Amino acid sequence: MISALRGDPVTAARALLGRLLVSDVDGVRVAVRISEVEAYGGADDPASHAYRGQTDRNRTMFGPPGHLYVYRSYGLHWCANVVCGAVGAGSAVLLRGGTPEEGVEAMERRRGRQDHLADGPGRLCQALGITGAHDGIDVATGAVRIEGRRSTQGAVVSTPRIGITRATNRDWRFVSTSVSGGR
DNA sequence: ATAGCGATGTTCT
DNA sequence: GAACATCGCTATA
Repeated sequence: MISALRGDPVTAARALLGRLLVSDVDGVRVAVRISEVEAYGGADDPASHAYRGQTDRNRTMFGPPGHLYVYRSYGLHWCANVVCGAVGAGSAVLLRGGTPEEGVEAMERRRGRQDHLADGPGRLCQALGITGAHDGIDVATGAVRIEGRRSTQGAVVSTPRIGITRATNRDWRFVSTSVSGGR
């Protein structure tokens, strides 16, 4: 497992930026380079799903690091996180965007269009075929994996997190500028 | 380029 | 009942 995933969510988020996110769903291999992430804490972070403690939805967040936490957003979209920190911490990194590297045709088919394939948490999950069925899987060995090393080229910008109303003062969104796919 | 809005399930007050 | 870690379409500029 990526050792930084045992650490705090900001460290884990920066460690995931620039890595290859691969899905093997329905017999198709699809890969994107992670270009945008957000860090979420546990009981210390009012914007986190884990802030109010464990529920049926977020129980994966409280499990071991390196597993995928998938939830439904606004009743329509799937969003995926990589759990980090110690068991019980409830912290995770939201995967918000990536640039297509492999399986572009499969992504276009799943998305039903040829632009905006994986720039946004819901779009990324749709492009990779990630659904609630993948909640809890191990990102080292499962159908959705992080592969290889981080490509460290380019600068990283941090900004407030998107679409939240609490703890908006924390610059816990990280975007790599050299690669497109952020915003 | 930006603004408004509908869709829709789970969680929270 | 309201809010929500979103998205895509439509309208106006």
